[in-house]
Amino acid sequence: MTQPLKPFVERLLLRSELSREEQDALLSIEAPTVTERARWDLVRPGQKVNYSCLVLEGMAARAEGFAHGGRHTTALFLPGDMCDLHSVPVPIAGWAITALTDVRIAHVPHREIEAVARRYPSVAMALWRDTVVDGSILSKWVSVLGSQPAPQRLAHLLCELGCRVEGAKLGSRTRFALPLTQEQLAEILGITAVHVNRVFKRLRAERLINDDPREVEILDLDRLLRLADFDESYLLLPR
Amino acid sequence: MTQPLKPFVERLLLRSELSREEQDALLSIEAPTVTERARWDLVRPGQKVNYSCLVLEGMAARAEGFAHGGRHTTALFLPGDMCDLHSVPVPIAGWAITALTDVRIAHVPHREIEAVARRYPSVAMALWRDTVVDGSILSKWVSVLGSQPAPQRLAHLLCELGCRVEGAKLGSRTRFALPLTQEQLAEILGITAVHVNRVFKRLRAERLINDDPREVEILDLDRLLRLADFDESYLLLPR
DNA sequence: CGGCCGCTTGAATCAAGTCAACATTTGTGG
DNA sequence: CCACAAATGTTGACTTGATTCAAGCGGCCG
Repeated sequence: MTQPLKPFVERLLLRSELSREEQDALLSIEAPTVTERARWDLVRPGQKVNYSCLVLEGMAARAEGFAHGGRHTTALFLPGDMCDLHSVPVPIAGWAITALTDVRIAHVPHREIEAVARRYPSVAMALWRDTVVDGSILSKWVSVLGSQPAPQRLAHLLCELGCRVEGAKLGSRTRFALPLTQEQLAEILGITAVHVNRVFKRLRAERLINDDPREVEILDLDRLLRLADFDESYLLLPR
Repeated sequence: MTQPLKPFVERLLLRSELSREEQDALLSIEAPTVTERARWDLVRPGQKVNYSCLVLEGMAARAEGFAHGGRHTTALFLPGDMCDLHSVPVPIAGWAITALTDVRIAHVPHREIEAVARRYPSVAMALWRDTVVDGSILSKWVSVLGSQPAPQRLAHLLCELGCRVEGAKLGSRTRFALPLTQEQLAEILGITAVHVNRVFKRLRAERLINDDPREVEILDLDRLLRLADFDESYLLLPR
């Protein structure tokens, strides 16, 4: 009775209503857990997968690769996030899933997820809705990367992470762990690591944030929200 | 017996198997059609919607707005594309849906889509899969906007549109209508209209493309694919 | 026919990238 | 617990891709 899907069901319940029976159907799924070191690829692009990766501890990312070796991160996953629910309807990975820190991951079999979704239409809707939230975040990232300069990009990312961390009850919106290197942040923000450094320096100088090595403190949330033009509604978190 | 959902069902069948009965259930949905002029917002951000917009003719876009008036386009929709299937599980629009050209649109009631999805689990999977494809394109756009300079961005967009146009049987991969202004392309590519112009000029000078006003001809697809580092697998079109 | 919208081009400016050096932290084996 | 190596963070000087501003062109529509 370990219920490895517990954190995921709680994540779903933030945005979907599920009956006790529907929750239990998900919770009864067995999923082996593994631990991996930072930088390890949990899934490689092109790989045929028959399970989805649920983050239990640590931080993971979705990364698109380029022929000439570069990478770009297109999603961040916190504990409770299912990295690649996408692979249930589309079981060939189109991207890499990478451990950004040391992680503990549950491998949840597609067969079981799909069986529960087919049996309980509301579960199917909840999973679909979860995919929509992922798409909503991606759409926002497209607009921010496409139209905003570096300080706004970082500010937006910090606002988003604050909200998501708080929504997942992993910390406060104004103070949370950010265990990423500037190199990793650069791959998210679409700028160089050197520039990440300079932008952090600016936000610090303007007394918007403090960044102790692996933790961020937002000193003036209002101004940071305004700088980022941040409106959290796209995260679909309950009020 | 008009079957407004016909083009959408054909789009679904590119990536999902549906029984005759399942197809008929979708095809029997009635949907009023409307026509709108270019630049009209079919859906405004924050709007509560109880229908999804299916493009029948013309081209539409998803656009994220900024407080200071700017916009960024985060998706393009061709005839047969359902613009905001997202709104079935999440009925508050988080973005605008805009007509890029004059369009004919079917308003498909959520209630009916959801009823069919609840009755037929394979339809639910097909709709979910369609949302995954949208997310897959978004993820690709994030990586291209985040990491690639302007010529590569344009090249990638042209390759993607070629594939999608061909997949939808609306034209050929190397020659298709592109009825967008440079201003509209600028909002997609995350560069200024002036720069769009210069980049087109460069691709023309390198004999990669011809762009008659509202049509593109790809002269050297191989080189364009290589320039864009384009791999069509993310579109999940059948081989 | 005239006005407007979209396209085109040039010159000046600016944000971010590149390259390079150095400082600091982390991690590891002796 | 120290010593060293490797990884990460910091800063400066220079270059470059893209923006901005401005002007002129061309075709389409009322």
